[in-house]
Amino acid sequence: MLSLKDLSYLVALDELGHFGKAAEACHVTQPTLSGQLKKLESQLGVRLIERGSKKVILTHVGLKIAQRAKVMVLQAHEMEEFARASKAPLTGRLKLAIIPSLAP
Amino acid sequence: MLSLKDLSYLVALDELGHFGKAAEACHVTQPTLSGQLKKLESQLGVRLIERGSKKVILTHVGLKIAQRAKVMVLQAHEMEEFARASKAPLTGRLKLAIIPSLAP
DNA sequence: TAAAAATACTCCATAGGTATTTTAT
DNA sequence: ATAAAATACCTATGGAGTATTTTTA
Repeated sequence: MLSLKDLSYLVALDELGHFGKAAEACHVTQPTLSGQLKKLESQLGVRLIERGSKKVILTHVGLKIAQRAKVMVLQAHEMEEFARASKAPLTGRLKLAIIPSLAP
Repeated sequence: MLSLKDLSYLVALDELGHFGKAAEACHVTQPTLSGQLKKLESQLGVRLIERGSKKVILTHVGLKIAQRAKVMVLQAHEMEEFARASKAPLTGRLKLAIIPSLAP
């Protein structure tokens, strides 16, 4: 099954255009990111990255997949945020109450 | 990071209302599904399943999360489908040609 | 030749399984 | 009493790291 983590690697590569930088941004090493993207390509059965060119560039399908991936990764973050928010419904109010220096 | 597989377990449980059936639908065993959902709850920091009731029922947040999860799992399938379609652009046409019984 | 990506391998964290116990009808 | 979920424990797959070897600009 597709992994959100792998999809986030593709998004990072698309945005940074560099395996090393993308890996750093994802807090993994370059070989790890490289290997997982290779796995993703085989899972989807399509080439995502254009090899043998001067710059790291995604294929046409690669770009489309990256777009969709970006949406899904964002939704995952929103889900986490939603869960966090549902835990502490009074946070907004409390913030006003627990900062003494704000009281006139 | 959240896993699409775990999210699909939650969707299955929501739809089938039964750990065993959900596990079967996901091609895993009941303890595996049970354990992964427990992990998901700890990742999100919220209780997703109402325990100690007569029927398997999701909490309020659990239902909301399951809704979002369903969308994301669907998008993953659409992504796979998109990749498949981009490999064989003539599939649609061919389908009409290879089913003899549909010809009047 | 100097950088960046790909390979080769090693390791270990954890997803998943089997066996069993606990908990609710 | 019985079906279903939780727990305990074990195994093995694969995600991630280090070291090294291609590439290509």
